[in-house]
Amino acid sequence: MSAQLKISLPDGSMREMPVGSTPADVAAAIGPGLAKAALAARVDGELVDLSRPFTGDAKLALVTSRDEADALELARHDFAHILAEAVQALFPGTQITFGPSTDDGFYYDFAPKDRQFTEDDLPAIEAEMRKIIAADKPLRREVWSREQLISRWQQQGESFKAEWAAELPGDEDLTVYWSGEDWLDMCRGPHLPSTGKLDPAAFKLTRVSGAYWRGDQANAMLSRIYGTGWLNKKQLAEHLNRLEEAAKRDHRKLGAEMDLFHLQSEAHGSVFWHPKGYLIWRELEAYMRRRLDRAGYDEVKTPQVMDAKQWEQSGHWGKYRENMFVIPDAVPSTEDDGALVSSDADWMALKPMNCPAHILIFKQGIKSYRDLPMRMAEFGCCHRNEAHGALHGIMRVRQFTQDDAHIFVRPDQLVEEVKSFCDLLDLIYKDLGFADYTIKLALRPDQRFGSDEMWDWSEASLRDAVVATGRATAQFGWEELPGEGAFYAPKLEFHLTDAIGRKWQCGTLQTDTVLPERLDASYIGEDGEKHRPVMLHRAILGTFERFIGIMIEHYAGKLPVWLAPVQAVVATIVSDADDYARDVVRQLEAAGIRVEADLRNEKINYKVREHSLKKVPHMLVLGKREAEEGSVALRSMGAEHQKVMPLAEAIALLKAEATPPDRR
RNA sequence: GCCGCUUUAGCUCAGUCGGUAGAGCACAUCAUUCGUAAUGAUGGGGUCACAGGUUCGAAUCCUGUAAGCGGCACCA
Repeated sequence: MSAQLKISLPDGSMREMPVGSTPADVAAAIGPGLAKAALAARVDGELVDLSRPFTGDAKLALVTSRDEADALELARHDFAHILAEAVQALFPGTQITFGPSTDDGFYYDFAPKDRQFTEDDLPAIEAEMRKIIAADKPLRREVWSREQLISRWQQQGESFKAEWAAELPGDEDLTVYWSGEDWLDMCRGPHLPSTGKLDPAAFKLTRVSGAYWRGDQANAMLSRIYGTGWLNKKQLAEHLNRLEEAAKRDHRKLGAEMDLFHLQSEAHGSVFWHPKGYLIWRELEAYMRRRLDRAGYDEVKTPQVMDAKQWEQSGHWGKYRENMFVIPDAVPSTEDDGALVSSDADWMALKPMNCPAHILIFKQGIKSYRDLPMRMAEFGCCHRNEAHGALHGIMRVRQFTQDDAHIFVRPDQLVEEVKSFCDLLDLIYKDLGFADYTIKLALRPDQRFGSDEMWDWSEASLRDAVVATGRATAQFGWEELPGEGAFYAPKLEFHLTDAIGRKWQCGTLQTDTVLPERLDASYIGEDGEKHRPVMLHRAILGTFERFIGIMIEHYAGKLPVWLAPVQAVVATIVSDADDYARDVVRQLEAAGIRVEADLRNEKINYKVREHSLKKVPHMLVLGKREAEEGSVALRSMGAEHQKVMPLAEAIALLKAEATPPDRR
């Protein structure tokens, strides 16, 4: 008797199939169209190869290109394999290592034989990949033992693969995938049935870069090739177009076009804020100051430079010195030859963070448990000598100003304080137009200060607080990141996304018991004894530099009126309207609007174009008609048509829009 | 810091085989007074990132340095 398997399909129907049959057989049984379109299968929810025999009765859903998420994942994974195969065909002796799919494509890391790859190599590799796709090579799964794998990789001189295989579990089925009969990679799968299922016009190799083997700086530098991969040519074109559009929002480009700031090599990693850029900063800072005042913070200002001895005591000199700018505490020599500074000068350092200084303020006088929580805020300018390759526009710089604060709390106040911080951050992010942000909890790293009990407690407090605010959810991308915490404390991280999808940490909150201990901060408890406060390091914007950079990209330069450096331009059509225009400007200025006049002898088309490119939110266009009527033609960014209205009405409208959100 | 690439006028970029630089925009002057995304003419403007080297001769070839860009690692 031949046993039959019961295979149930998504439409509720059931098919009996002989033992040993595969999802591909089911597809063929249903119809030739489906057999051709099927890419893979979900069997009892698990994504598997079409050719993988059923192991028992099962629920089957065939995956076609209409199941876009699964299909893209499969395609990108296959593109990565084909990339590896192509590179080995063109550059014999290149070792393969690892190549996953990414959000928009794939990459593969290679150990090149004699030189790193460059972008000039990409066209030839792409062509070779297309050959492999055109050959429609079947992708066949085989189960191997670990020993088989290791010996195969060793034989082929694939030392990275061999190292990796040696660490795979010995008691599980390990799989390899053959591409045709001549190339294989070890891989968990699943894969498409054959390379010909890929659209040769749906991928593009985009760039090369270095990447460390296993992500560790101590390891070999591999050569990584990135590609973007899709299901068809149209999707690829749309993606490339999105990238092009996103590049137009780049804060570095808009910063120059809108005359907000510049960077130059003599002060690399430090921003030259121009008047218009600094207006955004001032408006943002004023807003933050009002919010913090209302939330019970006390603002302070602390020294930019402190003696190295102080940094030794805080632990930064030992743990953080490579990122610090040090300054000799000496009068430089004015002689032309010889050392500028004598070698026995004492050292001082620019502050890389504000926390020690805030503890020093806390320690002045005696603090009672009644004084806590104490929220000490500072818009603190810090310097960190970052790795040069890390610098990025104004998002990652060497001089930056944090909206920093340290909250000294009793242990019993911790969770409540973290909750109010999360609420304050949420309020501020929404005011600034960021309803979407993600929250991560970075847990204890391997190298750390403090006891396990302390870490258990701090991590649980942060987790509990976020859970209590209802934000430990998928909507907020809630995720715990093992090993990512600071050496002294676990961290809540609040991330925002830039124009091309890169994530940036902005807000942060860390619970620190180490620094109060090292710098001997204490308060007198109800019991009359000294106790250690817990210190919360926290920032909402993170830094003004990064946050303004993110805002520029988020709004594509079209900032909300209250933040726009120039809120309105008064532009004349004919010089006969000049006097009226000057009067309009005066009245707008009196109403507190940041306004500029454009009385140049230029056509109105020219003026409209220029101010539109500068992202000025409102233009008040004045010709003879308006001058006679005392009206204005208001042309607003994003609106299709101008609106003619009495001047008083326009002023009221602009005034309302120019009001910061906390004053509405 | 590591891998790859780039650096020419204020900006965006051309510049072939090595023979001492060119466009558009911007700027200045003049004309034009015009109704919602570029009016026309004329003119000024460059140690070709920096330092060496090869060569009769270097923007161009070679070496080094710096900064920038894309990643990696690190991080707000």
